[in-house]
Amino acid sequence: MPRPGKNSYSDQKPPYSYISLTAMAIQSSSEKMLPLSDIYKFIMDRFPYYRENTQRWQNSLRHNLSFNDCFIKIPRRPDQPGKGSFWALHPDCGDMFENGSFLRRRKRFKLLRMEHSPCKSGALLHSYHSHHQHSLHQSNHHSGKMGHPPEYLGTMGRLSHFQSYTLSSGQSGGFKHPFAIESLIGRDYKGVMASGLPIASVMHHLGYPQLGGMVNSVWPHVGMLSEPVSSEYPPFSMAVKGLYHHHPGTQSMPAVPMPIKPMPTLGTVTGMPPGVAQLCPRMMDRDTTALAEEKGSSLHPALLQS
DNA sequence: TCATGTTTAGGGTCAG
DNA sequence: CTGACCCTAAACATGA
Repeated sequence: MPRPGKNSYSDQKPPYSYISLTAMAIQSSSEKMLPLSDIYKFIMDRFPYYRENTQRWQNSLRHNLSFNDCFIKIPRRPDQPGKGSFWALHPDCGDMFENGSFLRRRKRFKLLRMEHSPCKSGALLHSYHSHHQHSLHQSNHHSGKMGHPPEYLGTMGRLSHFQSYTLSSGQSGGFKHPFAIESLIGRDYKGVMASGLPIASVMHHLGYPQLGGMVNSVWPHVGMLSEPVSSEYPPFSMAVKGLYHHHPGTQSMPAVPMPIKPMPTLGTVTGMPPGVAQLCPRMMDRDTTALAEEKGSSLHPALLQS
């Protein structure tokens, strides 16, 4: 077994999922958002394993970006050249990797869509997103045709004007968030988050119209991520930079406040409207805090390069 | 054309 | 055993 600092982490597959790797990449950026190509680059720079079979893992990674609600797509401003959008982390998925653990998640971060359509229930939508991989393929519930989103997702894709987003921690029912934003802005942004706040901030920074007072809310997610992994891949941790922190001149990207890591204490999440914090999913049950403290919070060597 | 993005599909692992 | 999570492959659409 290779040891850290001695030609380790070379060609062995890192223990991180693509979601983790993507989250690392995004968090490592000063703006907390990256275009797809930069996510690729981050991963390849730090994990030699991923310098091979690029088509395979990049396809998987794209799949994860699209499929997982914890990633949100942020459109480029018209004056920003380049292909594709920026990808950021959903602000409410900060505890997806509780205590900074970038290993397997316990729960998937997902947003519930409460259908207004009388013929399609929110429960179905929940089922679709929770179980689509497991034979919930009552084909009459979706188009079944590749490349064409199911009807209930609306003609514009994942987010239609007729849907409200709710946070889900896996329980049935869900919570219709008062700040569901799509009805306010009528834009087709995937993952317009349940709170609506960060995307509003993003849009503000991107030069889109401000959405009332929502953009002024504060998301005090600041903390350290640390992860006890293995001797092979020691803890990855990263200081989460302050929010609303602009780094002029670094890149042509806008300053975007992307709260990443919530407080480790249950129920103290945040600056969210009352009631929302309680609905925030605790993504992991395992208490890794003690372990993390025990092992310290050194950076993953691969990530020290930046 | 290629990069990007979405969706479906199926198999594996792990925890409850 | 079941459900949640993860990985991979692939079809397809779209835009630069």
